[in-house]
Order: sequence, then C-alpha cells, then structure tokens
Amino acid sequence: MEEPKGLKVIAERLNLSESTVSRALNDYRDISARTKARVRNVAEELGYEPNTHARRLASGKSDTIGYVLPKQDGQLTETFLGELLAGMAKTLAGCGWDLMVLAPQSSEDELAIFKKNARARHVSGLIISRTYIDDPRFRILQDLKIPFVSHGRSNESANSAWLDVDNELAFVEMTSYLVSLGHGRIAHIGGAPVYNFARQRADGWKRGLKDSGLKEVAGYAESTELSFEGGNAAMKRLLALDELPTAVCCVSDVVAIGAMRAIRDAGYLPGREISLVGYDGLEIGSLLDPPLTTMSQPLQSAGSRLAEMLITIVEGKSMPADNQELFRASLVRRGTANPPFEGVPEGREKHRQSINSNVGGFES
Amino acid sequence: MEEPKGLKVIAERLNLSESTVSRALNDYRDISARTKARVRNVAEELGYEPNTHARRLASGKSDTIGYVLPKQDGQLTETFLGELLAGMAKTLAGCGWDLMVLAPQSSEDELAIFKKNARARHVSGLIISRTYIDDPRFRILQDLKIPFVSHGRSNESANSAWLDVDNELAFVEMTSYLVSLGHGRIAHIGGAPVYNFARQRADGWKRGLKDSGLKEVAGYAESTELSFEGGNAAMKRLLALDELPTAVCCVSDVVAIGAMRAIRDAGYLPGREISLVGYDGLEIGSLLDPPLTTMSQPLQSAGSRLAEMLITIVEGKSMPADNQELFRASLVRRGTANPPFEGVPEGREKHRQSINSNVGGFES
DNA sequence: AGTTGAACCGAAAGCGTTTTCGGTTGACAC
DNA sequence: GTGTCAACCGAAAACGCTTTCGGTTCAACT
Repeated sequence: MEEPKGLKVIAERLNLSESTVSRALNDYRDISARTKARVRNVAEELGYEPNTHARRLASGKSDTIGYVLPKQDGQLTETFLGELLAGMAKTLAGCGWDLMVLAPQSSEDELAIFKKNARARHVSGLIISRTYIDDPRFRILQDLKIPFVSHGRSNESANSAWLDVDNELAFVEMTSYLVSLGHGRIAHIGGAPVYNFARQRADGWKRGLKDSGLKEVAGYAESTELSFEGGNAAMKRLLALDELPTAVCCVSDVVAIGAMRAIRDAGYLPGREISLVGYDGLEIGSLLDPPLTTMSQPLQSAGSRLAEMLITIVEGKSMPADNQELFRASLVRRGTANPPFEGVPEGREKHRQSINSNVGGFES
Repeated sequence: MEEPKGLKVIAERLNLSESTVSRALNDYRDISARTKARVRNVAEELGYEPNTHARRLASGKSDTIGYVLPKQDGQLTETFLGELLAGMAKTLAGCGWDLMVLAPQSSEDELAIFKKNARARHVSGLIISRTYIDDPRFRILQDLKIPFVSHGRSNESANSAWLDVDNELAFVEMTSYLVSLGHGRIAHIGGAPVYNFARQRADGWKRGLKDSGLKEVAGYAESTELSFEGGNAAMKRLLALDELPTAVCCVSDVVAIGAMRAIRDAGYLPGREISLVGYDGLEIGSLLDPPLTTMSQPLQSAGSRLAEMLITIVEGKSMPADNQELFRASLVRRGTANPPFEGVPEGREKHRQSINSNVGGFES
C-alpha cells in the first residue's frame, strides 16, 4: 500500500541508478537513446511526477515568478487582472513555471516582501505594475538583485526590463482624431500625476494639441483619481468653465464613464455637445448610451509577453535593458466622439427646448 | 564575500547545533526561552530567511494553495478576480502561505493539472470556482485526495467544503422586492443552466413568484450567456412577447446592462416601462443612466474566508463537510426598479408622444 | 543515597532531486 | 597488444532544512 515513490522505484525497476534515471528524464546527452526511452516508458507507466520542492532545492532554481498586485485604490484595477494573469499563467505553464501572486498591503509591506524574497530566493523574478514617475522600486529591486520586469515605464526604468503601451502616442492619436472631427477646444481629464502612465497620456494630449496648432486653454488640464467619482467630479469642474470644451480626452474608460454622467447631469448629451474619448477598451463601454469611443490596449498578449521576458532574463539569456517593448493602443470608434455640435450649446433648458422644437436634434 | 548561509552560520555563531537553532526558530517547547531569544536575535541581525524549498522538502508540506482560474468565456469574470485574489492573498500571507494561480485551457488540461498536483503534492490545496450543477471536479478531487474548497455549490458538494452566496434567497428577495413595488409580470434572464448559481437564481425567482401567488408566464424564463450581448439578445426576445413583463430579474449586472440596452433600443426607459434588477453589485452600475438596482455580493471577505477554510482543512483541523458557509447578498436600491408604469406601455412612437405631450412622463 | 523526571540540547537520519567526478566498457587506430 | 577516445552509467556529495531519538544535567522526591 505504502509504496515508496520517486526516482527510486523507477530506478529499481530498471536496474539503473537514480542518477541515471534523473539524467534520462532531463534529457542529458550522456544517456543512450535506448535507456532514455526505457526510463520514460516506466515513468509514464508509473505516473511519475518529480517532487517540485526537492528539484528546486537541488537545482537552486525556483521556476516561479511573482506578480505583485497593485495596491488597491478601488474596484477599477480588476478589469485588468483577469486577462493579464491568464496571459501570464498560460505562457508560464507552457515552460513549467509557476505564477504566484503577492498582495502587499502598503509600501513598507511591499519592501518587506521584496527583501524576504531576495534572501529566500523563493521566486526567481517579479512582475510589477502601476509604475510611478519616480518609482523607488526599480532601485530597490536592482539593489536586491531580483530580476524583474515592469508593466509600465518610469523615470528609473532606463536600464531595466519593461513592457508598456505607447501612452503618449495613443493620446496624440486620440487628440488628433478629435481635431480631425473639427474640434478646437479639447480638454483632458488625467490621473494622479504620480503615475507614469498618467503623465505620458497628459503629454500625448499636449503634443496632440501642439501638432495641430492648438493652444492649451487654462483650466482644460484636469486631473483626478481613477474612478467613476473622480471622472464625474473633474468633468463638473470643466463644465463650470466659462468656455466649455467641445471634446474631452479621458485617462481611462472608467473616468470617461464618470464624466459622461456629469455631462448628462448638466443637461448635455455626451458625444453631441461634448465629445469624449476613453482609454482601455473595456467591453462595457460598448453597451453604454451612447457607446464610449475609446483606445483599446492589449492585455492577454501583454501578460504573456511579460512572462516570456522575465523568463529569459532569469535564465540569463538576455539582459534586462534589452527587454523593453512598446505596444500600441488602437482607436475603437463608437458613439461618443462626433463633430462639434452646431446648435445652441447651452445648459439644460436650452437643450430641452431644442428637442421639443425639433431643432438641431439628431435623434435617430 | 561568499559567506555560507542558512542555519549553519547562526548555529556556529552561537555554538549551538543546527537542529537547536531550527527548533528555536520554530518555537519548539524543548528549547529554553533564553536560547530562543539568543537565536532570534542573531537571526534578525543576520537577516536570516529560511529557504522555502528546503523547508518544504523536509517538512513535506507545501504551504501553498492554488486558485484555479475559471475558463475564460469573455471579459466578464475579471471583475471578480481582483478582489477575490486580494482577499485570499492577504489572509494567506498572514499565515505565511503562498497563493498560486492556475489557468487551465480546457477541461482535459484542468484534469491534467489536478493529477499532476496530486502526485507532486506541489500545492497542498485548491480553490475552484464557477461550479456546475453536475460538476465532475468534485469527485475527481476527492478521489485524488486533494483538499479543496469551491466557491459555489454543486450537486456533488454535499461532502466537501464550499463557500457560496445564497443565490436562491437573493433572487427570492429580488422578486418580492419587485412585487412589493407593485409588479405582477416579472420575467427572468438567467445564465446557462449548467452553472449551479444560474439554477439557484432561477429557482429563487420561481420561488419568489410562488410566494407572492404569481404564476409563471410562458416565455418569461429566459436564459442566455453571461455577457452584454447575451443580456441584450435575451431581452429582445422578451420584448417580442405579446404580453410584456413589467420587471425583469437578471442573473448578473453585465446581463442586466445588456438588457437595458435592448429596452432602450425598443423605445422604453429602463426603470420606467420595464423595471430591472441585476446581481453582483458592480460599481459601474451606479454610473449608468438610470443607475442599476442590484444585489451586491461580498468578494474580498469571500476570498479571505475561502483561504481560511482551506488552510484548516489542509492542516487537518477540520473536516471538509464542516466547512460550508452561505453568505448573503444585499439589495442595493438605485434607479432601475420602480413601481410599474401607469402610462401607455407601448412601443417607441407612443413613448415619444407621451413625452412631447407631457403625459405620464416623470422626468425630473 | 538512589531514583525519577523534567528541562535542554546534539547527532544523525532523512526529504527527493541534481550534478560532479570517475569508472567501466567496447571500438578503433597504431 | 597497447593506447586512446567516445559513449554510458554509478557512487556519492550536495541542497538547507525538519524531526526523531537519545543523552546530559540538575533539582526534587523517596
């Protein structure tokens, strides 16, 4: 009943030594093809599965990478996670690696986790996300000599591995798309300026304006937290301006949806009096009324690629700095970006009136 | 430079044996308090961190649990994941355990993963989700003697550990809430009937009707896939019925949002001509127009509890069957459930008319 | 004075692999 | 025949920890 397991049994069955069996299974070249075949057959037959811990202890490798969950600011990050994790787990599993998730509660906690892993060599590499413009983690991880790749760049990322979306380009495109529709007063609702992606997106917007010869209007550069409420509040501030923008670039779909709410509450129709473009490509945006125009970014493939990069780095097959990849976001045209409204762009009452009198409405 | 590390150094520093040091750190009771203190000091000073793999090999425990990602049908599962994983990772980290995520590509793949883990004892327990009414995984895992707890029940779950929301009760409440608002023709858009939660929710709806003395109307029990499109399509079918429902219970928020779209496209206003309640409590629902009334289910705490349960089972401190917990969903009243519309409940033209003539409208 | 029994600690045997280092063959050339 | 070189395989030492099993010591009880 209590059979001994492991290399031992299969070695005894074949009158071979454990070491030979081990090397046969690991495809060493100093084992004859015939022996390898015999070993593999028996292993198969016995349903042999090597003990991970023993293997890792002996080899000194851990074949595990850790994904550091972003600290939680709300519910929004979740949209990301599923696809990203799935992407990572898939490719990792393909190589026999494991994916572990780490959930630091605070920055100190995060640091503690890093240090601990640095000593115990428990995971052989980390993937971090939600990078800041000045992100101390890059230095720390480098000092601790923990291989890592970041999902997103930073001021500190010049010599490390990263995968990012060209946020700036995405927002240049977003802005010029709006310009091409005829907009001249284009505002921006950005994220907290500590996040690197938030800065990049804001920069893209600015460059887009500049490329089109437009001036930045005072008060058109809003910034807020990455939530529905944040978008809502920021849009309200924009709506209080003397000269309303005719279009708004939003740092994320979630923020854009919050902004839509504010626009509607002010008596306007998103996509008519005020156009709107989001970012992320969330499926939910397509079900809104009107459906949200947005820039869609790749996620599954990003997760997969992040894992691949980290593996090659851990295995010493490439240098961190040689693993820097820029993905591209793509415009998804839906309903919230249209040519500027030619009617009377005033408040609620005017709006109501214009519908009732059938002037300038474009209901279909 | 190349200092030897591990128990050894700290043992030498104190003129103790490695075994004493080990037991001191693990708080064995046959080590004097004084010695323990000395050992801990030096360990602290040296920044000692035990080698996980060695420890696990020697102790035969893996202190790791695996979360099996649901097979991907679309984008929707993701909303769950973030909070759930965070909840798990937190409590696990508190006990020094690790969380590993597994992403099976298919049912066969899933089985292979189970088998592999059963032999290698790589993870000491699993958490599965998205349970089916008849879910073969329960038998399989029991046969393989892998400790597990499921997020959701099944016909097979009588003797195993699970954590679930009382879906049936939630839908009973949802239904009677609608009844209390005055609704008499209440339809249901459910999920694919292979999922256990889908059946439970449908059952709850039926019981709710029955409790209120209402009859099930033919064609009022729709079922569809768990996506925006699914909800949209199902609602269209309901809208094609001779006698329209005045309210609809939806299996999820995502489905409800799809249904809202269909309602609006048909010229009605969700929450006026046709009331609507979703399930999940997604934050996004509150930003819709009108905001989606829904039943909210706990997630962080569920993740946390799932982890706790699994740990006690793995450690043999409790039997699987003693770990069955039913959480409760709570109604979040927002804008899509209102008393039945008293006006002319016909199609688009009538609706438009009623606004223009200011009859029966309740715009605020 | 002898016995008992806590209270502490060390020696050593694992845990199941990997990996280094030799050792044994047989073929093939000289 | 002697030497050489592949080609194969076994012995044994790690890897860094846990855990069993005794062995001291010393106070306390007969």
